[in-house]
Amino acid sequence: MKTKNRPPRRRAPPQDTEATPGDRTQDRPQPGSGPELTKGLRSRTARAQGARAEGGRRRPGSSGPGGRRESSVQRRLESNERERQRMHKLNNAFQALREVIPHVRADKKLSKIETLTLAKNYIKSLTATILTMSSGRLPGLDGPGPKLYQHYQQQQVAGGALGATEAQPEGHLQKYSTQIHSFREGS
DNA sequence: TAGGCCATCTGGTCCT
DNA sequence: AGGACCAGATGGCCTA
Repeated sequence: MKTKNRPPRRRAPPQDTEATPGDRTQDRPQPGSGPELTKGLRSRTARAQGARAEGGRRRPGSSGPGGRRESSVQRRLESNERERQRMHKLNNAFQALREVIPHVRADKKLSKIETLTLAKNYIKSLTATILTMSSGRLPGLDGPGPKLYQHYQQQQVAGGALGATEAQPEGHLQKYSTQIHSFREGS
């Protein structure tokens, strides 16, 4: 994996909604099915593809020769702004997550997929550690340890996530450790 | 230069 | 009805 410590980028200033710079819709295949199909019959993705195929990101002709109505453009811009804010919040959450996941190279910013993957395995390793410790200290019938452990094992089996390495609590820790190192190596 | 990652735009769908 | 959510498209930046 490559190192990426770039300053936050700002994309080109918001374009007007009617202009279509870089629009390659003409290169894309024509729709095989139109939007007239009922929504229950097509998957979300298929519907989106159909819509896109007929105009891609934008529909140049959708507003007639004079372009979209001003109110429509205004609504779109507001929607864009909300979406931007939503993504910013999502990125803030990613950043917060990065800050609580221990990893080897603190100077290297984890990508989103790395963050999620590491977090998942970190949680697993912590869970395994807790279970190991609690089952050791609470051998009695009334303690939460055994129940917790049983529940955990059921979850693992139900999720089909019980690989050879993960069958034992130490497996999670090992996997997490391996992953940290692979990220460090820049894979 | 190719490929990875990302921000943004966009239209469709879901939810309140 | 309006906002949130989602996923595809697009283009910019960066590194190997």
